[in-house]
Amino acid sequence: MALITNAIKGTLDLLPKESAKTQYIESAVREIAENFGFYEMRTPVFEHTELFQRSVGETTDVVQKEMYTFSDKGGRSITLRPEGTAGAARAFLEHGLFNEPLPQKIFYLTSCYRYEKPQAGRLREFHQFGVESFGAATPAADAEIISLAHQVFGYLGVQNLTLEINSIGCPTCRKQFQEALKTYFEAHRETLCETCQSRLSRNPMRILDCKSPICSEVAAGAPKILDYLCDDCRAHFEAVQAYLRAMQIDYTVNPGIVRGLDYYTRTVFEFVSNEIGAQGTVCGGGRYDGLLEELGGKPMAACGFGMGIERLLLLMEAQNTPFPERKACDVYLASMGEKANLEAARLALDLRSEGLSAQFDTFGRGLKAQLKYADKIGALYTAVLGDAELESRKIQLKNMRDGTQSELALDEFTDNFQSIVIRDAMSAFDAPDIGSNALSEILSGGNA
RNA sequence: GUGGGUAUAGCUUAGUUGGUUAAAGCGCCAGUUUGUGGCACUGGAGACCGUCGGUUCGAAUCCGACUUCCCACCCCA
Repeated sequence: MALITNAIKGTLDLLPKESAKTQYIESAVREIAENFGFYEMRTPVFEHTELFQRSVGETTDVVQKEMYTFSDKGGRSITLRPEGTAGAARAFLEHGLFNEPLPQKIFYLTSCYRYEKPQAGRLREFHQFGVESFGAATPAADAEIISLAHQVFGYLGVQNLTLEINSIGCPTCRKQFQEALKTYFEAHRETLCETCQSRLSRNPMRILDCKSPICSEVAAGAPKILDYLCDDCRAHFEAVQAYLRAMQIDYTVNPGIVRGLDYYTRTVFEFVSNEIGAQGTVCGGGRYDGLLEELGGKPMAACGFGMGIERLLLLMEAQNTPFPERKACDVYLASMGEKANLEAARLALDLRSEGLSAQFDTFGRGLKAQLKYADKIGALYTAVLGDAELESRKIQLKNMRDGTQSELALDEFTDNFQSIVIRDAMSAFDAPDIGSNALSEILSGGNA
C-alpha cells in the first residue's frame, strides 16, 4: 500500500488494542492526584516562545536545540511546549491563582514536544503527567509531591525504581559551589572528555553526571554541593529527608543529580529505572522557587515533577505488570431477517442506555459468521434473534464461555439480561448465600 | 547533531551464486447444504520487495544517495 505519507518521526499512534493500558495509567494517576488534593489544569499546546526561554532557560539544550518553534501568521514566535511547568506557571500567574487559597496544587496530563533523535524511551511527541504545588515553601511540600509519585508507582505495581534526591542549593550558595567546581575541574582539564571540557565553561555541574568512566572518576573527587549549602538550604534538605523517612519512602542521596532545566533550586529528584534502556528517568522534578518571579509574578515558592507516561508504560511492560482488561462486550445481538435486524438495533440501544455493552451486526454477516465475530470480540453472551423468536417473543441467549443456551422473554430482555450480568458479577466475587437467594428471586421474576 | 544496525502482505519471516506469475505461518474475509462461535478443512483478498537513481539483456537480490524504524552518544520525561 503506497501511503501518501507516514507519521512524523518520533511520534506514535496509539491504536485501540493498546489504548486501554494508557487509559488505565491515566485514570490511576488522576485518582491519586485528586486524593492528594491536586486538580487538573489544562493549558494550550503552544505558548509564546519567550515563556520557555525565560523559564526553562536560554542556555539549556531544550531551548537551544530541541524546541518546535515557528512563526504564526501574525508574526508571533510560537513554540510547542517542551515541558509542562512553564505553561502551568504562566496560567497560575495570568489568572491570579495566587489569590486563591495556597498552596495551589494542580496536575496536568498532556503531550510535550522536543526535537530530539528518537531512541528507546525518547520520542518527539511524548506525554507527561505532572504536578505543581504553587506557593508552598516548606520541605513538607517537596516530600508531598515525591510521595505522590511514589504512590503512583506503588499503585501501578512498578518495581525496582530508585529514588535519588539531591539539593542544588539556592542561587547564592550554588554560585560558590560552581566556583569551587570550576577551579577543581580546571585542574583536571586534560583528563576530562571532550564534551566535559566544553561543559567546564558552560555548566560545570553537568560534568558530575557524565557517564564516561574517566570523568566520573574525576567527578568523584570533586567538591560536593552538599558541603556548600547555606544553612537554610541545608536545613530544608534535611527536613525533606526527615519527611521521606517518616513516610517510609526509600531514597538515596545522589550529589550527581543535576537537572537540565534552569529553574530548579534546592531539592531535585529522579525516579530511575535500569530496565528500559538508556533513558531511565521515569519521573523527575524538584523545587523552583525563582520561577514565578522570573515570569513576572511576585516571588513565590513552588515545586513539582514531570512523569513520562510512555516510559512508565515501557517499564510496566518490561516488568509484566498486570493491567486490568478492557470491559468486554456483554452481549452480541445476532440477528437474521429484516425485522429481526431492526429489533436487534432497537434492543442494543435499550441495553446500552442501561449501561450495558451491546453490539449488533453492521457488516451484513450471516448468522454463523455473526457468532464467529461475537467470539472474536470476546462477547460474554450472544442473543440469537430471527423470525421464530419474533414470533414466540422469546430470545435465545447463549453463554459464550460454556456454550449453554437459555430462553429469555423478548419483551423484557433488557431487564432480564441485566439481572444475569449482575448475577455473573456477584458470583465473580464469590457472593455469600444471602446474596444469591435475593438474586435468584430477582431472576425468577421475569424469566422462563 | 554524531555513530552502529535495519527495511519483503496488517504481523512474524523465507527468498538459494542476479533469471519468468515473490513464498509461508498468523491475522482478515468467505465457504464446508438448509438458524449457532472456539477445532479442522477449502477458497479468497492483501506486497509497485522503504524511495530515487545506477550497473545489467534481466534487480527483492549488486552499487550509490536519501528516508524510516531500532539502539547508543548527547540531553531528558
